[in-house]
Amino acid sequence: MSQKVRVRFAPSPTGPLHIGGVRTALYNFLFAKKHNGVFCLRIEDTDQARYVEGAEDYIKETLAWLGLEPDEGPGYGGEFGPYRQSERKEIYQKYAGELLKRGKAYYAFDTQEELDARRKMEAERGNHTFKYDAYSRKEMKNSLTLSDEEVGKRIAAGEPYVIRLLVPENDTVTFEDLVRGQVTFETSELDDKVLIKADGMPTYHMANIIDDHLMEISHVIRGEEWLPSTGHHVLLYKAFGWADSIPHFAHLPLILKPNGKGKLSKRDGAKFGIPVFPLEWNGNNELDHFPGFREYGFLPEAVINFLAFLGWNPGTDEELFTLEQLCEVFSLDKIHKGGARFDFEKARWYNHQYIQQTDDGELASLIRPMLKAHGLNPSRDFLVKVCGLLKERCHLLSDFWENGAWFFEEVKEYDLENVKKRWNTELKGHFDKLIAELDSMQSFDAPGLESKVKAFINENGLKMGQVLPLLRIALAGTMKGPGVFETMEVFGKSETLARIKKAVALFGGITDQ
RNA sequence: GGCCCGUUCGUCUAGGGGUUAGGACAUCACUCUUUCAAGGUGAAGACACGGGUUCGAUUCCCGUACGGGCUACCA
Repeated sequence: MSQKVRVRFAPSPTGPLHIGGVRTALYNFLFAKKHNGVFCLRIEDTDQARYVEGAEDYIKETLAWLGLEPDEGPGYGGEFGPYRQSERKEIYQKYAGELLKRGKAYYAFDTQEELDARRKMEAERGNHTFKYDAYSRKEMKNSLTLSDEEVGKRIAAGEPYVIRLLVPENDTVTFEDLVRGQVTFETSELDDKVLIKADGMPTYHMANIIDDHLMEISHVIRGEEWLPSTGHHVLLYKAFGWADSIPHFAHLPLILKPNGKGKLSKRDGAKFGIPVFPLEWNGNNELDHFPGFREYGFLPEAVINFLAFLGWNPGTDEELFTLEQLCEVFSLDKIHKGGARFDFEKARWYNHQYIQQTDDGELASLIRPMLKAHGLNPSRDFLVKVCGLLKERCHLLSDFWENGAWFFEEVKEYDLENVKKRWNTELKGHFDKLIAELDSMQSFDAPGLESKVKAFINENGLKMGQVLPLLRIALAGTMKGPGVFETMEVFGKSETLARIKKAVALFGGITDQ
């Protein structure tokens, strides 16, 4: 690639960043890094009606959490700013004037109401849906049908107008998509897109082309929903006389709902019980509140890895890649063409893998806020050890609490069904004796405990199954969990004995009933 | 409706004119084990359909079906 690689992630700040958008950001980032290029963030806030306070910060926070820091963008520096489209209004106006002068665009005075009425009428006739195009523009109110004098008068009078692209008749637009190959559109199918809205702001199509050109974007990597309007975009580049520097396009497959019916959307989070946003979002009202991958207990590394493989793969059997490794192996030609369903189980599996790879100390730090929320504040040393014992059975960070709350607070509920099955009064004496023996131990480490308890079982003619399960329930309340001896070691002698004594007393009461 | 894009195990996918169609998740079995996991071993499981082209098509071409996207003064 002789040309300097410059890519951009251009979200619209209309709410929390969708997970599909995050993947687009990731692919842009990976492509930039792979080719020693530049990754820009551009905020596409041309629609003031849909603008949402806090959305831009949310986007930046997401990129920071995932390690996808932009090289250029609002607040990140760069020579091509401003990077917020709302701050570039004059630029678009200037270029719109240029297009008008070249005869590639025209003024249109049809109001929204008039257009709606026209569409409705056409629909009722059962004909094709109305398009503002080469045929219909001849009967609309615009600078093509009105005299120059009339147009001048209307503008001078302050009548609202839009500027539309004059799509050439009977032409063919073709471009090479890096993912899909050649894509072709007939201009007769394309409508005269609005370029500048009545409020003076540009539409996506206008702002996008000008900014990509001015910011010297080499590759446009975006979602498949943009494929149908790419014909207009190519037309625009040509209208500006920028045909020689049209960027390369790569349209990404969509991320579909878990059931495959349509693209993943905001509401699917609650519907399927899955996260669809990277981070928690708190909007203005109670309904506008969503947890994110982070709040579900995902590690950023896992989210990156999972997302990278949704629609792409390196062509080998390896599936675990760090961001750095992805930067090296990523390539656009390995992007799959078909949409990919969101598979939450796979996401959980990735997270499980990364939890295993994370060291116990770091896990302890990640877990602590959750414990604090429960009013608990265990010692660092204890917490680190517990993380070590628990991590191989945790898929999400929240599982540390789900599976191991009993480590941090007293047992809330004993598995009485199993106690009833296993406990008998005869065992009481054995347990009292065992408690005394444990109490006499000098050190309290897992191997020592294991040989001690096993010897005790043998000496007293007992079986492992008679003692160990009850010991486990005494300590944890449940049959599930890490090794009994490791657990005892982590608890230490006094806590271990306290728990066993309390449980033994309780078990006696149960079977007496 | 129109336009554009797509279609390999349930899911994510590899592959590509001649393969026992490979891997991963999930599922099941066995194993390990004091439990639950993890690990190990194994099982089951796919080329949407119909025509071509070809000695041969899952692979190339054309249709059909199905799915998705777009069809705003939203992005």
